[in-house]
Amino acid sequence: MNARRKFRREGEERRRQDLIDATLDSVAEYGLQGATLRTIALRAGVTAGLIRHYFPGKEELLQEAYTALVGRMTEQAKAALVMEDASPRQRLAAFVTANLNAPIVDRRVFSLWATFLGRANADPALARAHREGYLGFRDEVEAVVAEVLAAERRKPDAGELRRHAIAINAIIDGLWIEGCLAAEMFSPGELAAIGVKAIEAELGLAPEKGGNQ
Amino acid sequence: MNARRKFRREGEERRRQDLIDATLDSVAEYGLQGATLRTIALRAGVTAGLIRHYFPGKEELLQEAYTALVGRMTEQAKAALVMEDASPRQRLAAFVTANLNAPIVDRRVFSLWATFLGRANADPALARAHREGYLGFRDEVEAVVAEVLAAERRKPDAGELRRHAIAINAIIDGLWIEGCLAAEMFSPGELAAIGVKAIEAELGLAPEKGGNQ
DNA sequence: AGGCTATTTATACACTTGCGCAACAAGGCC
DNA sequence: GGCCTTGTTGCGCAAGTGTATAAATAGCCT
Repeated sequence: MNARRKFRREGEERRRQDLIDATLDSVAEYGLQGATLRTIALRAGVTAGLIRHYFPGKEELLQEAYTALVGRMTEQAKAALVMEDASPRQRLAAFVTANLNAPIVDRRVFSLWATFLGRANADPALARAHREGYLGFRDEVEAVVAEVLAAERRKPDAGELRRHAIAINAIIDGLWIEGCLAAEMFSPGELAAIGVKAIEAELGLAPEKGGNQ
Repeated sequence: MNARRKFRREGEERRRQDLIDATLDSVAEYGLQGATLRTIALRAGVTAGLIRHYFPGKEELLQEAYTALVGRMTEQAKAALVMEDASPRQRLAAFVTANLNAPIVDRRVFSLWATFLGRANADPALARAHREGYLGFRDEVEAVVAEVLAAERRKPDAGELRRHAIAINAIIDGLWIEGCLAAEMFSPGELAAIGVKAIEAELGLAPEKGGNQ
């Protein structure tokens, strides 16, 4: 009677990606507790047993999912930096603006970020994954700041540069959180405008006169 | 043979507090998944069944625990504001400094904050608890900023005041996160110094000349 | 001292969880 | 077309979960 369920064989890489995506969806929607193997499998359109065919256990699946998440986030963030024919200051502003708008400002992404980070205390592997992503981000910020200041003919020493990067990183992170948690409290582009202004104040840049370009 | 375990009767308020503390400890250490009734009870020095005597269910226990956490955090933060015989600017600096040092900068507190916030997406009660705490904090910031600017004989309109408060809030939050996640990367007092400087730049305050007081 | 009652323990239960394993069938290969 | 590999299913299991409830006892009242 009970006909066995029909199925398709997918390529290995495709299946793994689907499972990772289903994991992130489940964690975002139900939290780590609700992200059971059965929930994840259901969302991926397979049965729970299959997961063990691709991952040694649930732990490893979660870790790979978090790594993938961090990778996508930093990738998107850095993408805003590749602008040709733009002044350092414009590139910095574009970087900040990109980080303070969709798709980086997003409830789901924030939920994932917070959920995984909450476990970073107990799980060294998660902590390391975060640390690497964070340092990469801050290095990126520091590099752009150095260019901006150089264009202004200012010669900050290493400590000053580091402190600027820390402060700017904090401004972006803090505004990102506010935007993710309460998007409806801000008009479109408002967060980015606040961020750019705050960062230019931090760097002591004179306000832009008139329109850009 | 199996002697029944000895126990002491505690006052109701005391027991509830102990259970809430044990819950926060468990969540911080093992995450929401690992914070089972048995784990919590063990840490509180009672048996699991007792929890149901004080809370309708696990859900309510977690919610009360989160409310207690947020309450303590904002309480500590605001405590730094009650300084008599201090200029608005000194009070603002003290506020920032208090928020960027122990005990507010603390891995455990951050872990709890992130863990609960990760579930705010799915749990409206948690989301509301956070929203209220956040808005209270920002109002506090806005009030101090207004005083500081008034002392400088500046008359910001409501929108400008709001944007300053948003930016300053972001700076504090962002630096708080950096400090919690990587305390060993900063020398003592460094985060607070960076924060105060960044905020004074945001408000366009001239740097302090010479030593304070 | 002795009982009363609410706090606390202990045990049971239905359910879910991650994992192991054998059967099955999809799709490439000869 | 038939076979063989292996991706995939389906089911079972032991451990652990939150909840329910009965039995015990600590500590106050008289």
